[in-house]
Amino acid sequence: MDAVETRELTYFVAVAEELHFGRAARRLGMAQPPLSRAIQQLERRMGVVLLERTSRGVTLTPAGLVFLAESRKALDAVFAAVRRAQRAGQVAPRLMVAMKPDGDAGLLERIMPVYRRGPDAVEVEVVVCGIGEQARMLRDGRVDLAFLHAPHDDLSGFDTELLLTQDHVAVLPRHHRLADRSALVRADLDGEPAPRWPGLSPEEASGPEVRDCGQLMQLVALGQVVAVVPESVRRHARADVVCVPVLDVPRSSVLLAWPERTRSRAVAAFVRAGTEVAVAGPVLEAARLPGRG
Amino acid sequence: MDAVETRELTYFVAVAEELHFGRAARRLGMAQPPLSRAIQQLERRMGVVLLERTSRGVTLTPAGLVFLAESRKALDAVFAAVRRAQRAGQVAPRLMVAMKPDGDAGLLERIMPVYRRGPDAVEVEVVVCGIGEQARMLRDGRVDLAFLHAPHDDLSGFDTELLLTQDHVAVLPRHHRLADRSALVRADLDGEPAPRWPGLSPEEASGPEVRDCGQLMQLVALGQVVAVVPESVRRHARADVVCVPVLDVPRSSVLLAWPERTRSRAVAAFVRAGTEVAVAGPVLEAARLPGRG
DNA sequence: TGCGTCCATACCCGCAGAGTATCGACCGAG
DNA sequence: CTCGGTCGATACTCTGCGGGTATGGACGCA
Repeated sequence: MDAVETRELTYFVAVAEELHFGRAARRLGMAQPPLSRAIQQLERRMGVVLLERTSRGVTLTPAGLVFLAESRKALDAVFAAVRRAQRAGQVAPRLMVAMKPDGDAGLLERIMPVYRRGPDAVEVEVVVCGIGEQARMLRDGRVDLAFLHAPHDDLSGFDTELLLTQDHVAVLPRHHRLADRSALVRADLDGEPAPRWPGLSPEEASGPEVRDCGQLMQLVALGQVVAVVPESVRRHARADVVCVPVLDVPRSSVLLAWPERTRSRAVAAFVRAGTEVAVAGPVLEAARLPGRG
Repeated sequence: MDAVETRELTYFVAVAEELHFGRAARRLGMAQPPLSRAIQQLERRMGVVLLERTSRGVTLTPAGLVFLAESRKALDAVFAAVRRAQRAGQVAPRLMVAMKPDGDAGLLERIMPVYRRGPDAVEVEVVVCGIGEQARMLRDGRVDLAFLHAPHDDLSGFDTELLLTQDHVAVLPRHHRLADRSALVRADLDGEPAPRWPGLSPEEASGPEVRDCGQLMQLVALGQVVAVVPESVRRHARADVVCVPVLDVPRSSVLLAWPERTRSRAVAAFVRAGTEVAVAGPVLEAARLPGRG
């Protein structure tokens, strides 16, 4: 049983995601027959049936489901290998840091000067990516470091350092019926229009789509939406909105994450700067990292 | 920049490990010229110089060093994808568990009946592998679960559950000069012939090679060797050897490890059985998992 | 200077991967 | 029940790439 090629993994992932050979082939920029044959051959060599073909489409077998998840991981690892080597080969390697908009809770501007003072500092490039995209970028090697969020992000495969843990507040229009309460619980906000954050599963898709804090504040001020956000977002509050603590939302954490077994001095220095800022944090206290349960 | 194939990664790893195109080609079962071309092409497509060729051999550039480590990870991930899918496709999937000889500290025979009693139990196959091989087998998908050892093994990429933490004892011939001491420190054993464990870096290669506890006890009894081992090895002590605590050896832990994000009920059930046995352990106490620092 | 080592280049070949055309199974409409 | 539409599989062809052999060119050493 000789090796499976990444090309084959790519093919399989396409078919498994589309559940349709024709569409998958189109997505891959190839014709359908060679794709069918490639998958058949893959199954034959692996000795496992990955797909159940009916004449009306395709479904995944249990083994296929496992193979889909594992193939994605493997492809990420391959791309990561290439990207990391490419970046290591640059004459002036940069430290790439991923974060979603406002995902650093305002810490980055305090971390940067501390980091730059250190001896291992290199040029830092901040990649502001879509919500929930940070982990992916870390996994496939496009960035060295990311601001992630517990308990939202999947931290597996990463080493992490907790920067801060925070409570949540509701952002309300100044004249909202709840605006002068000193605290709320989630139930108080039942029926209020909640924003949809792109990338997040559209659980409570009652309101308009929101991409960053500025936009959010705008919409809140207009009475279009009411949002529950980490208290660090208070920094963006305008005069025409108010923030009221919400007591029964689990606290969330901001943490720095990087691939396990990383040996880069630049990454280590940045993390050190991050922790220095975190413990020195005047407003928000640091706490111990939650377990991985 | 289209995808890098696993074949290319295999080629590169071979060359990077051999630091010699000819030998690498022989190892890969191919001729040298196509290998040279393949690596050249890889470098051209990646836009990175991975190898420094002198007419007297090959050295790795910094980017090449990064790419070697990342390529190994990626290849492991690809093999893991195949193996896990193959095992998921079997009619009667087995739970594969890796351990080195005596690596379970005697826990396995107590875990098995507890596990089998549970509803999610499947057939268990124990793979007794070389020392230090367990983590590799877990990473490349040949096993679902492994007994690993802190602080010896690299736990990154795994979830773990601590089973027990133990002190160490010196195993001495019955009539050894130190045999009637109630405790020792490492310095007491300076100059004594220590066994070489295959797979471990041959740090103190003064003595003969030893593969398992039976062999060790034999050699100790013959006065060929003196060993410092975890106290669980006492189980194998014969009448003609004695075990004396060594006080200044850091305690070591036995833990169960499995790939992160595993969702297998069989794995979960085995881990649960493991922890039940661990907390019930009559002789050896459980302790909290040490940090990953 | 001549020889041995080692990687690169030149050139050739066969097969695997990709394309086109078509088949066969299934489903739903009428 | 038949016909058309939808899908995946099969048959056949061809081209490009991965791999082979022979050889060149750079370097170190005696």
